[in-house]
Amino acid sequence: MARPSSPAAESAAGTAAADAAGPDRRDRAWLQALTTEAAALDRSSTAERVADALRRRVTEGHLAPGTRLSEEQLVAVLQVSRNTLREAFRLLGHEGLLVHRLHRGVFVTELTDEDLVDIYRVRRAVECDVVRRLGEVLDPAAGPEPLGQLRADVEAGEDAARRGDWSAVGTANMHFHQHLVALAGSPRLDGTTARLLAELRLAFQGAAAEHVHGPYVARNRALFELLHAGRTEQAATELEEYLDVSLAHMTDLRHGPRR
Amino acid sequence: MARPSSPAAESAAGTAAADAAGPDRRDRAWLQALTTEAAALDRSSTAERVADALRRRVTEGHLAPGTRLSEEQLVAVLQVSRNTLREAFRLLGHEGLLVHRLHRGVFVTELTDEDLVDIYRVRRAVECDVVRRLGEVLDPAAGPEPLGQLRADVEAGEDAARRGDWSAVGTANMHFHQHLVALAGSPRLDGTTARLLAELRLAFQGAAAEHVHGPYVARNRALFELLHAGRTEQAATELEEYLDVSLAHMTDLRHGPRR
DNA sequence: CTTGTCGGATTGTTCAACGATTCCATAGTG
DNA sequence: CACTATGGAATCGTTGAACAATCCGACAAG
Repeated sequence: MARPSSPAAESAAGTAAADAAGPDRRDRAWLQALTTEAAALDRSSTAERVADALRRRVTEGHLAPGTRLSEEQLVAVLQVSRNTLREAFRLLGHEGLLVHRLHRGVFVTELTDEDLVDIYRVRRAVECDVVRRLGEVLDPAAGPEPLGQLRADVEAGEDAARRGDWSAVGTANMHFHQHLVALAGSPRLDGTTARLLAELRLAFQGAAAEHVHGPYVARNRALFELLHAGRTEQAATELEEYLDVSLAHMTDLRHGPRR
Repeated sequence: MARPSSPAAESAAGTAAADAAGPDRRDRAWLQALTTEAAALDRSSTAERVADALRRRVTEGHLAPGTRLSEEQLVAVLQVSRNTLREAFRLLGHEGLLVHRLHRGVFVTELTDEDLVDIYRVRRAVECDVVRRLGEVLDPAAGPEPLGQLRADVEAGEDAARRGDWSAVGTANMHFHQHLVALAGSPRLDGTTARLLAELRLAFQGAAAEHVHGPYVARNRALFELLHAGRTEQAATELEEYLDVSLAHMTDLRHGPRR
């Protein structure tokens, strides 16, 4: 998630090289695939690994929102220097998971109700726009079925729901929306949605995963079917209602059904 | 943009409750002014000040895209430690102005054509959505004329154009779009547009400011008038064409009118 | 002309230290 | 009893230096 670059580039390039004629075509495909992977190779950098570790702890709920992350303590545990730890803090801070108060330290972000509204405000703008403009980019050639990833996410969610694994339902749901936006092919939109969904995970903590994620496997399926049928405008309005309902649901879960 | 959280809520509320009736008006005004300035004061943090300085140099074109920023050199010039300089680098890197290549150093970002398309892709999604949903938040009360800031930006652009100060036209143009998005009252949308516009400044470098910014003072005026008349839907379509034209204009300026 | 190797230069990371700031508790005052 | 202020403890911000890892250019060999 740190690199919003689109995955699945390799498989697409592979099939493209297979049916292409001429050695030049294949060379270009290979190079294309290599360059996309090159960025992922040198991604090490201790700070990013530390950030990954902390991100997992936060998004999986091991660190409650509001808790302070002591530099001294984490330096001792993670076996890294204070500077690199601070670098990791910066990374997560710009992702919205950690908030940095001057001379006070870093804390796990506490989402206010306004934040929740704001997040869904942006999601609605981004995701609905992506869906509405899908026709401009999706129809031609229909290459390797761009919706395949979405279908996989929907089915993964349904499987997990049957198994009662509501945590897996949640991640499948996240992947569904991430991949939905990825259809636009915009690195910046990918990045913003990745940040939004990461922040949203903070709000999921402390509530029963079944109630948080359960109701949306059916809606994901419905949305996917609309997209697959090419009814983008209808899908967009469905998605708008989807997100509004989801926001209302979230605020209810926080304050109790009535306030 | 860096700190979406709003402090000052507590102190303001506290004093307001303390002396409910008395010399309340003046006290509240003083405290309000102080608290707003307080946030700006302790926002210092050497790294952020260094970042501000570098940001100015980049956005004003003193550093051409692609140039490498030597740590050693900048440490000597800016009189700060290498670690704090690197922290400033990270800040600007996350804003998209600087790109950080492992073991190679930081460089002023070079925008590709795809980047330019992507930036306008997101701008169109965000700004048009803001305009379309303006009716939901603008009409009631109409408080302190929310469009006042926009009008000021439009007039500032027109004045600067009359003076031939095309650089000022450019900043007025930026402010116009920034304040347009600000009407939505969404901190996250504000942040993303701030980043987008900062990246866009990179693309403006190296072209005559008159051709880059000149054609848009009239369009800003037209857009403002539509908004002021409450014709949001018409304003949205106008804005769509506005942005499409602007993108085409930018790519033309880069490659010459024909390719 | 391409390929392999070497050395200088720059970056990545760590460490220890000092000044600055915040927080908390205690004591003093009305 | 409530309120302010004064102190100390803890933590953060910043610095400077040091070493290891990596990149870059030049040079030599095939």
